[in-house]
Amino acid sequence: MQMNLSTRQLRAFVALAELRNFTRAAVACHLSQSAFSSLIRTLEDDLGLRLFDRSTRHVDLTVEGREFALSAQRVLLEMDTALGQLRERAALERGKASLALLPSLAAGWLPAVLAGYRAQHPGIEVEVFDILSEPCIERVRNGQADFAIAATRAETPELRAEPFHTDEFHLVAHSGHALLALPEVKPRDLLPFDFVHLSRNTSVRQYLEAATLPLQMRTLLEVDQLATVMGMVRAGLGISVVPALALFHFQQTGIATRLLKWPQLRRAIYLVRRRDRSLSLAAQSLCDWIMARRPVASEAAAPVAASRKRID
Amino acid sequence: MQMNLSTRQLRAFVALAELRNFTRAAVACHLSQSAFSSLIRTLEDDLGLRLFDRSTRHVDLTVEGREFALSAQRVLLEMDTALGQLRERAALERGKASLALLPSLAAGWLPAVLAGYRAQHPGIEVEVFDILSEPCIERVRNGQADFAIAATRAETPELRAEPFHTDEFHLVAHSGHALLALPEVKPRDLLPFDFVHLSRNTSVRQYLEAATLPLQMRTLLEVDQLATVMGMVRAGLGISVVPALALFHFQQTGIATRLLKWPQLRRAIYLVRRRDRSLSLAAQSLCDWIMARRPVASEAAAPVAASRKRID
DNA sequence: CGATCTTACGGGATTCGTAAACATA
DNA sequence: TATGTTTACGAATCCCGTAAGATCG
Repeated sequence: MQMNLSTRQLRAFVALAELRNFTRAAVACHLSQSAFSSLIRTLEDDLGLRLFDRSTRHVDLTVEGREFALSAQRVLLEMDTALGQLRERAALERGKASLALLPSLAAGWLPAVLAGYRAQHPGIEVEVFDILSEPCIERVRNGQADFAIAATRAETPELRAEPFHTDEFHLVAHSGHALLALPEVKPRDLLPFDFVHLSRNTSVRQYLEAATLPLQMRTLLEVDQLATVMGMVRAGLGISVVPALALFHFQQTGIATRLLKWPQLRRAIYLVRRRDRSLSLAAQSLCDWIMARRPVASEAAAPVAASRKRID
Repeated sequence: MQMNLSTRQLRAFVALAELRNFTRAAVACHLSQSAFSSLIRTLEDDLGLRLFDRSTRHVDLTVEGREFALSAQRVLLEMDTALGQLRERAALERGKASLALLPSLAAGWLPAVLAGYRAQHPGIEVEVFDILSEPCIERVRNGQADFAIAATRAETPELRAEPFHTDEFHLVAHSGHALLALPEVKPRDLLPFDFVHLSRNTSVRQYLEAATLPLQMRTLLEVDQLATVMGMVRAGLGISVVPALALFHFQQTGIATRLLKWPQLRRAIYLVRRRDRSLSLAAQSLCDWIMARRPVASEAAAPVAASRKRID
């Protein structure tokens, strides 16, 4: 049973079965006629029976050869299908990639990047989880996502993290707010004003509290979505501090922004993936594409503004 | 797409996919570990992508490898099935053979021969056409029967005939009939008695008429079946002349038989098959079996008597 | 350091193509 | 005799196993 049949043998057999002529079948297989002949001979010897009745004038399948031809064609078809699918994946014409990333990245930076990627690889299905850092990491850990872009440096035996971006923070306030007139804004300058916070499980909130400790800000309210923060700020109810990647929410008339040059207030963002398994070709290509187009620190605001045009 | 994949490569791949260990998979494939390694490497190179993530401690399928594993297993299963079926046919454990032969042979000689064949090859399906010579030949010509045993020497560009048997004829009459007392029975001795003929399209009738020309026998009646002839003869209505192969019909009390040693009255029987196509392995084995057990002229009556016990 | 995969390399088997021999209509 | 298959044989290639090298836990 441990027989070494090659697809070339099967193809030669099928070709001869169809053409019923050694010379023409040999040409079809890009072989000399004699090599083709011994190929068939070897196949028959391996199988232990004759597949063709042949004279110098006539070649035809035996009864057993006729049965084998059906199987051989089926096997070759299946093989070609499998190879075709594999080739499509290798050529990035088909596949699936899933990434988990922060909502601000998903809404502000990702769309333009993903649009370019999809234009180049329309056959690759992309799945996006736009969720907070912790769930992002969890999706990678349990295999739901191929990789994540999150604010957690998840270096574990399972996970590998590499720097993706460093995000600076901006003050956002209603136009004409008193803070905007100061030559420089420092942490304690924020204390007198009502502040719109994001919830405590966001990385933004955590970075902000770490940077202002031990000062206590005046909390107007605490919300989950940056869009809500924007609404509050635009209405003049309070001020807030948001990372550059989220600035696109605030580029509206009536809102002013100002970069905060606090050395301790910089959000590190990482690309996180599993250590033990390689990415699928599709996921790897998406990862490469994304890494090549990650936001540059000095131009953080610019691509955000560019992408804003797309999502409005 | 013209890629030369061998089943050994596929088997090695599947083995490694299951065992996730080069060393053990190499053993399972009866290869050295290094040969196995380069086999996998070659397969990956041929396909143009990596099938396994491997370190010195851990081997696992890539996403693409996982997809290919499913296809490979399916292909191997199909291949094994095909090879298994072919091997069954080569081992004569399965197959089909069909033969057309004269009713007298089918009823008298064939059963014991076929019983032995079936005992040895229970998986081979045998189809029997028990019909007259002309239809026998026709069945071979149109492919319904693999070969025929008939009284026609069918030597055409399409058909090949080889001698199978020479059949002698016997007088059959009611016990105590006057003819049985003669020292020798000659053609003209039959003329005074009522004669039970077989129909004109039987070879028996044709041989008999050729041997008695230009004499005209006294026809009592003309029937199609030898069993009917027997009934008539046993009832004393008439006499008849039948070939040795049909004598088993007449081995009954009340009927006597006598060999007619007329030189011109010998029926030649041929095995007829197509020239252009070889027999299937099953048909060839049945043909060989049958040729090895064909009735011997001098003992014509003996196997008939023996087989008669089986069919009564 | 030990287990495991990869690379290097020589020998043997396989396969190829050219050319001659062979077979059939 | 013409067409087409098989056989003979030297050359190139492929494949295997031994042994040394590299790598990860």
